[in-house]
Amino acid sequence: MTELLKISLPDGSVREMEPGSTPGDVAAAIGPGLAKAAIAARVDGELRDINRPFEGDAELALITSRDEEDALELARHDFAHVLAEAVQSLYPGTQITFGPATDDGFYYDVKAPADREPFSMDDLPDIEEEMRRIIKADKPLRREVWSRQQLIDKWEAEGEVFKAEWAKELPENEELTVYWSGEDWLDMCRGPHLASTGKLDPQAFKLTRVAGAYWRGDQNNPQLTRIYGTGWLNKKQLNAHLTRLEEAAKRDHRKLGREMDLFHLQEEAHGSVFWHPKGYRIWRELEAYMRRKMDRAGYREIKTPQLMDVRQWEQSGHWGKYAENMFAVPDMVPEVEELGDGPANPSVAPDADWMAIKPMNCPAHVLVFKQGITSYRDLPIRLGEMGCCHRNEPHGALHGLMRVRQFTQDDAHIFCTEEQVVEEVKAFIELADQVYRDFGFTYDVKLALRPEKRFGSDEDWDKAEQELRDAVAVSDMQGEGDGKLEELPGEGAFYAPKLEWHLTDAIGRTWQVGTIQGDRVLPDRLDASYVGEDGEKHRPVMLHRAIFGSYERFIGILIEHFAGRLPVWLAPVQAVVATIVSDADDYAKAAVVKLEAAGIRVESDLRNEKINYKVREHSHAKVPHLLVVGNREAEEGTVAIRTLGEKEQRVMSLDEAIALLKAEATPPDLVED
RNA sequence: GCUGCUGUAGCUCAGUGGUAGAGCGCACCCUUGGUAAGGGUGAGGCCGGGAGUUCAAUCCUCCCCAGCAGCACCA
Repeated sequence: MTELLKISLPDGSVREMEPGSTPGDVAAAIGPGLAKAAIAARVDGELRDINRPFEGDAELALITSRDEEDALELARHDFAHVLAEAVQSLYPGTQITFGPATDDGFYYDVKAPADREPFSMDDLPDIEEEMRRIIKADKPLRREVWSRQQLIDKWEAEGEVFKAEWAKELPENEELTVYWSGEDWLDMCRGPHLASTGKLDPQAFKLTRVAGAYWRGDQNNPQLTRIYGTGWLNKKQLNAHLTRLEEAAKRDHRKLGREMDLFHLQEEAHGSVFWHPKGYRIWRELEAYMRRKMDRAGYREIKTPQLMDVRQWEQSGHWGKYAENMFAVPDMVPEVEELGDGPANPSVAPDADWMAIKPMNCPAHVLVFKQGITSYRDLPIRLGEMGCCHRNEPHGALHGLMRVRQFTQDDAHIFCTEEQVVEEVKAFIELADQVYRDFGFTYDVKLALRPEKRFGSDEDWDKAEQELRDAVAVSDMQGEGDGKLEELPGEGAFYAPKLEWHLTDAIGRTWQVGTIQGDRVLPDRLDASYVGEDGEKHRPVMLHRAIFGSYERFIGILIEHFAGRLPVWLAPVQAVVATIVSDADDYAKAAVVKLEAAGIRVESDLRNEKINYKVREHSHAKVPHLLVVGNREAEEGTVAIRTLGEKEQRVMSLDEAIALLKAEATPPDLVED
């Protein structure tokens, strides 16, 4: 008589199963509904096939499509296999390599047969069709343990040089597995997989594009074709994803920035923004808002140099570590060789002194702190700066306003005693909460912990990390997401752990913007100190912090979050007075004068165009309120207000309209309850 | 920085080995029209930069630059 296996379930119950039974058998024993719904299993924490037998007593959690994260991962991995099978079935002689799941789908790297062009977009419809055929055939996906030699022989026999190369590098002793799809195709794979191809929804995936990729990511290796797809659990999810992509494309800040005449970029200054009057208006409103917030929170604003001698950057540690991202400038007049009308050839003497444009503000803030002698009575000292920084980012990383080479941070550094850290971080957490809520964002806070390469002692890191945890615990946050503090091991800066604010925008994307970091390294390197109660010198803790992150990026996020329809207080043009007939011109002009006097950013549109045309144009320009005036309004002293996004107009007196606009144009921090 | 793709009028894009076209926008004329495109006429381009092949290059080849997508990166 064999001994039964003890399988414990998440609810604490234990089931006794025959040896050789599988998670699927457990599901069936619990009930037919679950047997049908279970698609995979977590056995002792490891995600496994539903039909893989237990190897002993185990803790079991059954996975259904409700466990979305696991289910998606499995489905995408399966889609990748089906993709590879489909390609080989359609184009015999194609070699397969690897095919993992991605954030929204899957890809597979393949090499087309020698007698064929690499695969292109044109091949995708055929491949999709073949994939649907394989899914509909509901081929069982069966796990089998093979020896390494067996794998090598199989791949070599089939001319799969990439797979064979990989198999040869697999460890000798580990259990190596293949997955059969039906009886006629298999791939080397660690698994797990769904029970059969039919578990996939044939309407829940779409092949999206092809790209070149090198074998094992090395450009000295042969080039493969990577076929990308997006994959989901059902058609509804797929459609939602495709709609989200379309919606995101419509909101693209680069497109809206051009259409709304906010800014432009051009190659002569790539990575730096040319702000147009309307775009800079948004900037100025944000800046004024942030100044009010910081003034009230006890910060004092400073302005520090763009250029500092490289020796200063050597001392701070940046020149050694991050020089490749910094712009350096010779501290001399370059020799210029005149070449007629042609280009001048500047040259720099070999003994030139070098200066660097600041990539961050912190060292300069320490230098301000260090002027004179600071008493513990003066702490905390909060130094803020709208700090314009330059970083020479990898060119492939540049992206509209989101990743630029010149940007301005809403930066500040708080110098305080160790005892004051938690209190200061708490105050910052609450300040950030107010700000993000004013813009209608929810957010998650994450804690990035010490990286492998770091400065400072482990004791200091223990302290710094715990301070941030403690501050979060005692803070009052209302705009937050699920309220859990996620910790990210290894993601901190080399000098400090950081709290990061990840905003969620109107269509569910997340953006990292704000941060606060508890730094004990830089004050030490730059020898910052204060005189304590004991009359001795002490090191202050330096808190680096920002809420918008950078104005460029934050404006980019706002444009996409609001799809260009900025709240009235931020809108570059808050209202346009548009005439229906030229007889109303004088009335319109008078209305504009009154609106301007009330502080409204208003323009007039007296052009000889039909009102339909004007409505359309100003709607496209995302002007929040259109004040339409014709003979009737001019006689009655009224305006017909058409608000962006609404079909109906409202007629009211000009004075009422001004009061309404004034109220809406008030920044959220100035609204009196 | 890596891979692929792209670069033609202010914008969105056609097109061709013999120096170019549309729609929108812009200017002017007609039209004074009541809530998302009224009509007409016209101006506007070193076809990203450089080199090569060619009788001839916006088009073919090579190099560079920038943009886009992905990757890597983001102190």
